Amino acid sequence: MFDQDEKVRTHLDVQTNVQSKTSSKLVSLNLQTIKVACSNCNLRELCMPLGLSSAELDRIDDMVASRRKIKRGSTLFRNGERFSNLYAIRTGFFKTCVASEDGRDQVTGFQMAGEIIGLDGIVNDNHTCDAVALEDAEVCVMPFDRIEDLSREVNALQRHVHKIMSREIVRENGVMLLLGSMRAEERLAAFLLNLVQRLHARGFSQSELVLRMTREEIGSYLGLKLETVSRTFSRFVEDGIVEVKQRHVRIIDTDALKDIVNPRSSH
Amino acid sequence: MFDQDEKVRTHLDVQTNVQSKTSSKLVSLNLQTIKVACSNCNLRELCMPLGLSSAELDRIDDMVASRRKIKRGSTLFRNGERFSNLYAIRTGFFKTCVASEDGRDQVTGFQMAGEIIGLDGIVNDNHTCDAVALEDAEVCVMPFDRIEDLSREVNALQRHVHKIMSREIVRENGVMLLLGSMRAEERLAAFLLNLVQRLHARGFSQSELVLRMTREEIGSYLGLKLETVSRTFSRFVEDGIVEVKQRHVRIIDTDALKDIVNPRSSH
DNA sequence: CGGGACGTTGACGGTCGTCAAAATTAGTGG
DNA sequence: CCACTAATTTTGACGACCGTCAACGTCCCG
Repeated sequence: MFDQDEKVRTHLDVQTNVQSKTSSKLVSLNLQTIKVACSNCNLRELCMPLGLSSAELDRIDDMVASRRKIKRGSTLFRNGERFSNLYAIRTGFFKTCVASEDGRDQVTGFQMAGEIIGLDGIVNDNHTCDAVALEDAEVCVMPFDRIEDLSREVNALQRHVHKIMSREIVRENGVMLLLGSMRAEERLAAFLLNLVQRLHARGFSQSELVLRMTREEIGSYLGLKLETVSRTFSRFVEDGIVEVKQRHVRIIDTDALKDIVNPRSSH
Repeated sequence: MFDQDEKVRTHLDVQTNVQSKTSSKLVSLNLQTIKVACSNCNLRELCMPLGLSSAELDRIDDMVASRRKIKRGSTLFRNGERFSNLYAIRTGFFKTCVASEDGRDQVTGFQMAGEIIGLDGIVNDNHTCDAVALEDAEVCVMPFDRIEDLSREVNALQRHVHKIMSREIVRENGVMLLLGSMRAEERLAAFLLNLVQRLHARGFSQSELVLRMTREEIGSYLGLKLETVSRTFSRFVEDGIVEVKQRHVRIIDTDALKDIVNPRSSH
């Protein structure tokens, strides 16, 4: 199915490791447990404001209290746990999900390196969703008190915090549009385009990706059953839009995907 | 259908006017255009932090630059417009909606007195949704720059802004759960319970409400077609759970509604 | 090599969308 | 205040899309 499977695999394996670049670089520069420091983190442009003075950068470094490793399958935080930190994802991949009292649950998002999670906990000082690592991960732990203290003094940080929360609101608006008014094909196409776009912003391929989540998790996020996700993938393959080999996906025809999401633009 | 239709109507008409209490009170205290002031606004506990010193309260008053009246059917802001203010709803009722490029649109929320809208605009300095008044409304205009300035100095305000944004994120998580995993009856039941709960928090009935939006708008919010909304209402009426007369709704059996949303808690 | 998690595919049924028509209400202008 | 038109709502018939149930296939990891 893939022309050169090995090549794809290796390429994709590199993709998965934003961190392999990061941490190995750091380790080679210094030794072992390097001082936690945003100022020399190469994800900085993703999770921190731009254009800080070096004095401000020094202060920002204090924001990260520690790092924490999360093994695949375990949770960073859980619904009901006390909120005290936001987390910046250094490496790895997460899902967040909420549950109704009767057990149904809903994946509310997938998060990757450079993204911030934990914002749900601010309102009631309690987390209202679970954050589960879909692969071994590492996060920067940022006590929210410190963030608030610092953002009173560093305007750019204050603005940045506001933007991050607003971005999440806008993202969720988009998901609501998807869940409320799109059909299965449109949902999956939008999902793939969104994932690949975010990966591309992190330096990866525009056309190849490795799904870190199961069909069931994709389905939950998209409001579909796993069988429907699987079938829709198969249809895309039949139509020559993508190639799928388990969790490895290669997008053959990006425009076709865009047309599916947005029928009008088929000029 | 309603035992005493007139009584219901008058009661409900009172409901619609959070402002009739508010503004008439102010007008009777002073005259005409009273100085914009949160400190003596009776919605303060809804949109402002609690436990401010009187010095802080004075400063908070500066946050509201002006008020603005919006006629039913017209927009407070629109997708693409430049963002510069948040708005606190004083009176009236809004919907916010996003649109995909091919014209489909999705209601992302309904907002009532004391709630804040405009948060979507912060990320890109542009609004990404429309806010439409569903009845004649009045809002407090709060320039976001001022909010940021003030919240650097008034800790309680800073915290409050964060909580408001987080609350919106959590709310949208709930809507995603609804859209992703509930059936029509469950969605409508959850919708009614949510509305009546928010109205109750504003001093209105726990069992009666007037819908400010059309069936189509309800449907858009819930990811259903208007016919399905109408049919589901009819089924609730058949089952004796609610009484419906156009947009007037009386909830007869709250527990039944809760059971529909959350089947597990049946008994 | 074997077990378990994950993914695919088929057959069938239910929920909800679509189309259509009629009823009721709201809004407008005379 | 009434008449008239537009908008909204209700209801029915039918069909499509997706969920359910089931069986089988594949991959991963000990």
